[in-house]
Amino acid sequence: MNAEQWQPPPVLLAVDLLILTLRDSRLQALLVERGVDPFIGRMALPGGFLRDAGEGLGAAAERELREEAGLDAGALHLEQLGVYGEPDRDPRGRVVSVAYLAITPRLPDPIAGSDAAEARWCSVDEIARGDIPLAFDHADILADGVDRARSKIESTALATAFCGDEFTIPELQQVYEAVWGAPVDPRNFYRKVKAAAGLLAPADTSPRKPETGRPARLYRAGPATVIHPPILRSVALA
Amino acid sequence: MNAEQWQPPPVLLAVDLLILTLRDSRLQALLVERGVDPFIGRMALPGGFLRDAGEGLGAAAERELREEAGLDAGALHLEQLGVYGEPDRDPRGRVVSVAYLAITPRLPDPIAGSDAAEARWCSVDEIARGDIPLAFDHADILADGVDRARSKIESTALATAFCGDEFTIPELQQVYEAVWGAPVDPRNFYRKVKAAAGLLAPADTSPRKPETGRPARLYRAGPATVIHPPILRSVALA
DNA sequence: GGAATAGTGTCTATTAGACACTATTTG
DNA sequence: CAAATAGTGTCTAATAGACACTATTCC
Repeated sequence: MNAEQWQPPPVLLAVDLLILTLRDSRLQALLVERGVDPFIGRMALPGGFLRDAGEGLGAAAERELREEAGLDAGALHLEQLGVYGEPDRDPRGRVVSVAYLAITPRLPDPIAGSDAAEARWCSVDEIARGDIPLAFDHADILADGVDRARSKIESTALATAFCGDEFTIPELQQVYEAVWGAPVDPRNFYRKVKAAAGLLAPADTSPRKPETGRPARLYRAGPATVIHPPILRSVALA
Repeated sequence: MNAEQWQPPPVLLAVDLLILTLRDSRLQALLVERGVDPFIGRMALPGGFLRDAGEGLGAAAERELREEAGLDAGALHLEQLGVYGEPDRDPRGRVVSVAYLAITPRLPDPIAGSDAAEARWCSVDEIARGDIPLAFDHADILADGVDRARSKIESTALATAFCGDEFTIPELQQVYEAVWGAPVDPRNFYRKVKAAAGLLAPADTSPRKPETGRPARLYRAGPATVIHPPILRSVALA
């Protein structure tokens, strides 16, 4: 700010994606195996550098989502999580990463159109436990993103982003149980979701037939983004 | 990701600060008048470019806090708000800004050691109303930051960051009223803050004497960062 | 005592959690 | 019918908001 000809240092900007979904009733994240040098062979969040100086951050996130996971950004929830830019996080030099959180419904197993050497879904608990070490500071990003999801489903319609277009109340309950990692009473859950104004809208399709038991009514996401009253966890946060 | 010699485009990284405080029982933000070319003469959030490639983002925020506002980062609350990096936000080229939210207690009026041409406190409501146009996308940053503060004081001890080292319950109530922009019943507020475990700790100093009325007991911030049960706004969000 | 602000108690409508019960499907 | 899952109702303890009251200071 003082020298006449001083120029700010340029940095490289990356975008990393924490893509969460529900599989086998567990919260899982998409990881790719790194095929190039820093942390080669390690699992990491999908992501990459900004393509060119004219690309917007959100646009870059959508592009990576398409390239690395074969997912269409228009169909899923995508929000910025934060910036991770400590000077020593990348051995190649000064790389600042903008992390995005994406939520997607259950998908067919093979990830189509994937750029990366190998992409697979991993349980968030296993990663948090340290069973699957991640490259860079991606474990921090994952922890922050899971925290964000855990708290946002209390007061927003975020949980519906884990479900398909049409879903049942027990399915939605599974989302809450998987994200919170705690059981939920179905009777009280019922009352709460129906009390939350604008969370649910009736679907026009007729219920799917299960193998056994009474078929559940189908709903679709309602118009609300924030819900009131909120659906609070019974147990206090750890 | 395909061409052998492709290099990611470098970008310039800026750090912008939304510094909030309470003055005249109103929520106010520190603004500086821009002395250089893009948006010259307009009010903007204090901030600047990363000094060198080895400077951490948090460190840059602390440095700007010191240089532009004369504030010591150790003494106040500082958290990352988000990244603002649309390609067209700065006419000079590709500048990505990391926004930080800082909360500080009431300060003596003249901002010491300020780098900027002119720094002054402005009411957040006036800015939001558009009475004071801001440079770049700083109005967005301000709106996001105020939203963040409004919701975080419900479930964290953030409100105490607006108070001095020792404060009274009525002072803390003023913080809630100013941040929410809505009156709060003092009797119920009392009950709530005292029920919130770890929010308050008794101060050892004796109460200050007001000009009139009974002196209020002094407290200091307790050990809790998240508070339970939360102190919720009565009225629903707009 | 009167004015002003701090702090406590109480009453009531609402809510959250626990859990019994009824409903609808398949076999 | 039994088994399985969906959905409703009810009881009770805790809570939130409204507001009356008591306490402590200065004049």
